[in-house]
Amino acid sequence: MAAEPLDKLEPRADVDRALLAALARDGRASYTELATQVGLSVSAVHQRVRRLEQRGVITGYSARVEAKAVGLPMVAFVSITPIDVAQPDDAPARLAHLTAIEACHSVAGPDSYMLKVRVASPDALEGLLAEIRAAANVTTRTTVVLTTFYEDRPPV
Amino acid sequence: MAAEPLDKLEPRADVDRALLAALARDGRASYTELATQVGLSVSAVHQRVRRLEQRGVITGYSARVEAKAVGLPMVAFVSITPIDVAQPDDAPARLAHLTAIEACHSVAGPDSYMLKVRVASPDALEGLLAEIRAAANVTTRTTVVLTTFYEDRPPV
DNA sequence: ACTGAAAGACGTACATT
DNA sequence: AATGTACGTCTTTCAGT
Repeated sequence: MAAEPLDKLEPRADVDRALLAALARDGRASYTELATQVGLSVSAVHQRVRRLEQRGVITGYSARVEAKAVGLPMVAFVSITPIDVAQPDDAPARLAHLTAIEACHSVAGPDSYMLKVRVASPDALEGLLAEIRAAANVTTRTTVVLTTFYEDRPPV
Repeated sequence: MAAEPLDKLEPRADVDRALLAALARDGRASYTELATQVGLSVSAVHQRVRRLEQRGVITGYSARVEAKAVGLPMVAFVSITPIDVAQPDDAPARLAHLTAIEACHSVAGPDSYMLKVRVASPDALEGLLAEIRAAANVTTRTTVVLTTFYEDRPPV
């Protein structure tokens, strides 16, 4: 599904933005609650949320899980660069099975990709870096996170 | 709330992990669905999820919003370093009002903080960088994201 | 597009084991 | 801790505006 800018397609984008903001804050908010917040009927809200889902503006709902509480207190950013420029560069696919990798972006600049990883300990990070280098034939440059002040603030 | 490792506190952490994984995938899953998946009664599942929430393992629920669809197709990582070492270093608080900043971490290495930002355009990025430098009295080093292969994969 | 109403599904609390 | 029941609320659909 296309997922084009709200402003282009929706005549009353303000209501949709309010719904998105409310659902970003509380993904389990009831339609009754949402209806009260935006001043529409439950049916109207339900219809708009369904449309946001179908258009791919809302791609799903998630529980926010505290990583520390599941034994993954350590975060790092890993910049990677292919060693052999001749080889096909399919690092994202080669790394996808490593569940410690939370995010994978290709980037402009001297490095090819930026990974965000979440591990249990420095030892686990060391092991993960070895796995990354082996799986993708890359060099790594790692920046360890000391404190996370905020993270995943919603885009609305 | 404390939020300590599951393994330490829960005798049947496997069930809780399954619940966390299910709720990370679908934060609106009904207790009936969850009960079927883990093979317990609705009441038992409800009780366990409530406990995960109260212990701070689940910190809330969110709609996943497609940033492109709300007019923010561009992502960048911004490393920042204070200009004046004598001044108090409260950059995270000074930057918190900039909603384009999705995440703010302090990091080890030559830079002090790593920000993840989400903007509408290169122009918007340029403006944001000026705001960041002015608000926090820092220099910036920006890495533009070209493609996001995956992002926000759940830690369970 | 929004409203209101009706039917069934779900969330929640409580008594029981 | 887990279960089953019971009640109130919510989701979902549909006819009407």
